[in-house]
Amino acid sequence: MARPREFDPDAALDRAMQVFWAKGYEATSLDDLCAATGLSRSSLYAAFGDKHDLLLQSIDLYADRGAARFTAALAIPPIQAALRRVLDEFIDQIIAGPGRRGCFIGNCAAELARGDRDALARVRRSLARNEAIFRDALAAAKARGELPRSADPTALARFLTSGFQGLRLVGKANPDRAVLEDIAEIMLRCVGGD
Amino acid sequence: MARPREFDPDAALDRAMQVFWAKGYEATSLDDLCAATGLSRSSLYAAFGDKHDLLLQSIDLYADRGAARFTAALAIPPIQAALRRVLDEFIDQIIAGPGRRGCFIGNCAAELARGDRDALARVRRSLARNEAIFRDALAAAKARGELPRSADPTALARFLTSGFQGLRLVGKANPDRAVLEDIAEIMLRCVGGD
DNA sequence: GCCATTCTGGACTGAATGGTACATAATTCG
DNA sequence: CGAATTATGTACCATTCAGTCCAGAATGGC
Repeated sequence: MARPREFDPDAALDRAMQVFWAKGYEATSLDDLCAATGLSRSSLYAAFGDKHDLLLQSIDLYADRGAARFTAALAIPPIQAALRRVLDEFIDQIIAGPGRRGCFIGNCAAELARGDRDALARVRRSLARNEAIFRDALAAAKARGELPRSADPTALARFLTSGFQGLRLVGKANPDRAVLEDIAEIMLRCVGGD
Repeated sequence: MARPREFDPDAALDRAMQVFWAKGYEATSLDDLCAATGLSRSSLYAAFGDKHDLLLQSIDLYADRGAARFTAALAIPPIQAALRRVLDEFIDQIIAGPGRRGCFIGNCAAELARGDRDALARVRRSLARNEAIFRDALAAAKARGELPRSADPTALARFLTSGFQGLRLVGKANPDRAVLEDIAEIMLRCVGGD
């Protein structure tokens, strides 16, 4: 070994991810990434590969964090209250959070799903993982008697995965609390009722 | 007047819109637009203004078409059957349609909502218009007794607007009919029940 | 202290970008 | 027919882009 790194790769990846999240892949330039991370091109390339590699790692970072947050939030029963907490948290984030970023996974799905096979695979994996987290939590809740016997955890998990994406996309375009709470309210009723 | 246009502006705008829809704004180059429309740069600029102007006109075209389709499809009661028809149509389009384009409005919301005020305004207007179409159709259905007295057409319309965006976004990333039908099924149940 | 190795900054490159200029072609009106 | 006007195609421009290169700096091993 010789000269050691002068920066923290985890922190740098986090910064890079924030830029991709806020601006999108195409609209993010290498200069943006250098400025956000404080690194030079050389260091960026040596540590993370090219721009596309950096994107893939950013997606993974975001997906891992999101999955961990979902898992933790849904671990505390009852499921209805847990879901409401998660929905409220997202709504607060949309209203008060730093400007209109939406869901990074959703953004990538919208921007890249067509041509970028690698990014698409990560996006799908993240959505599938979230769906699985929902499904497990719903199945556990059903076993505890919190859901009707007719409830289908798989279908409900798919519905929630889609519903959250819709909520965050609509919220990105129109961050209006009343609108988002209407949506969340009906989503919750869907899960519990029937 | 002097030399007349050699092309049909409506057809050219339609072609341009398809490119923006498929590739996104940033990833679409002027050469792409010229190739798709068959026009030279001069003609494009003379007829539509610059790239950004062309985007705005593309959004309007897409939004108008979508609103007309929604209006027509929801005009035939009962509302449940009408919504199912629309959902099935979208699902068929996602599964069989030309490659993973998603909803152009949703794509624009994801890609541009942050920095592009003009595009954002069009996106919001389109979402609001669709919401109004849903609301009117739901209110009419409620008046016909097809929905419970407790049904809130405004909230349901917002839910559907968001739900459709979620469905199409998830479908873009993962065009799996079983998944999409699970989602659609629960959306429908939400509107009818409770 | 010195060499090998790794990291860092900035200059550089070739390609692609959005947009413009201009010469030419086609049409209408007098 | 001829002048005025509009449309078209192409060459062109400055800028920006992702990615490379290299000289120099900083460290560890000996």
